[in-house]
Amino acid sequence: MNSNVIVRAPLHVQVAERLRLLIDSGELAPGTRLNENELCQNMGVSRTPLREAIRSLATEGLVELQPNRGAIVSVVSQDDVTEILPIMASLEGLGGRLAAVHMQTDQIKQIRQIHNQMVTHYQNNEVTEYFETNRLIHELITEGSGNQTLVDTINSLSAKVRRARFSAQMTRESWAKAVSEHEEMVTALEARDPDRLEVILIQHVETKRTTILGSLQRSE
Amino acid sequence: MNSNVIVRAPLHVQVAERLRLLIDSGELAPGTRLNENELCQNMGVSRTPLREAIRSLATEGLVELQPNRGAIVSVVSQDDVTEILPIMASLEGLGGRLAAVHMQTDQIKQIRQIHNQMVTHYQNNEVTEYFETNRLIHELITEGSGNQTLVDTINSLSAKVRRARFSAQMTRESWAKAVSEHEEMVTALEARDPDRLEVILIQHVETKRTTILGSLQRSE
DNA sequence: ATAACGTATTTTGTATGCAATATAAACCCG
DNA sequence: CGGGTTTATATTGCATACAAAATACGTTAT
Repeated sequence: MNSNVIVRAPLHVQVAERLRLLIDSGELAPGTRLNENELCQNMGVSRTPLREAIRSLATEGLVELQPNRGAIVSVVSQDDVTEILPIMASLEGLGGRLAAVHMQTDQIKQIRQIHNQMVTHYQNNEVTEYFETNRLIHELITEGSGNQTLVDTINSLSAKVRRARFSAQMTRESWAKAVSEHEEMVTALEARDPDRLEVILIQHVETKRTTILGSLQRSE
Repeated sequence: MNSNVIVRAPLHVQVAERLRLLIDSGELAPGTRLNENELCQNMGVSRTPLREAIRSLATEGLVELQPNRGAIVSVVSQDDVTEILPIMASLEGLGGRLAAVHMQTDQIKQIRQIHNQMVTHYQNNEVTEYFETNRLIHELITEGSGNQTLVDTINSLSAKVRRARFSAQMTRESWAKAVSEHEEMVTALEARDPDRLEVILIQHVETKRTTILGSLQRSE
């Protein structure tokens, strides 16, 4: 009786993960055609699991299927982002409201710590580290809702917005605003004030929206 | 130059649609194992497109993959529904808020008509027709938001709740409440009052939640 | 030179075949 | 007769092979 069974994930799942990574990192840029033979050779798998993976990514919305012409990495347009952000706002707001009630006190303390780190990164102008801690805080709050479906839904939307990669184009002003909103967020969380936290989170996404649209304006 | 090209959907897409129908109708009940050979013979296709379709449904969450053991129709638990409903509330609320601003006046008139039909079905105790018109109204309002991502997100969540099929267990009382809330909904829409419509929609889903949980209690 | 046509090549879509894993059945031994 | 082991069968996973469609290319005619 051996319970140390090695359950390696099916190939198509591994391939899907790898593709997701390639798309997320920008190595496969939006609009790129996915050539099956090429990818097969590259990954050392046959076309069957590769195609199954591509179908999965298609239902996730990461790639777009063109009948008889294969798949391309889906392009996230400005309109898409404009559609997604209000939804994220609602959902993050809901997540916060639930988190304010459900989270353990020590979890909230942990968020305060990470928040302090984030502020330091802001002061030191460490952009990458700032975004990473920022993302982590949002993730922890959402997870603090205790609602896994909510987490999944937000993640899938968030992935698309992130893929548009505007974030780097933050102005000093909007950055400061974002940080001060985060301060309010953590305070509301510590006070376990669901209504307040919800309002702040919704406002926070609104700030993000103007930032993104602003940077889109400038880059046109 | 012939523009009347017949673009028949790829097989795996057709198969996915058919499977979705079978699952939605309950013909493939939750927990059922999907036997590939059986389904292939049934549908007259080979295993390749069938498997691709199954992978798609898996990422949609309609089926669950069990490595080396195929796929089963995913079961929607009470916990799942408890998780999903608050999300639906937020999203339908958002949809209503946007619809109150974006919808054309004649579209609102159409909703009023359908609403009147729904009330008639309620009075005549025509359950099936009631649910159908009810669903249609919610769908039209959501679509009236003009936010396709929102529509898709709500639909995918809604499908899961519907699959749990509790709805038939409505009490006379909760049914009456639902109808009166619908009356308020249409009124708020005609008044183009986004805040009010949002509140009503959120409240409406809350009513649904208690109805469902109530019927779950009784059926245990 | 360029536009249009037809052919060659590439690429995707589907079917089939083989290997690996899981399930079911038969068998043996206590 | 029952528990456990072996053997057989069925089912999934992956790879390959063939068919159909799309793209690329070259040729011809204007």
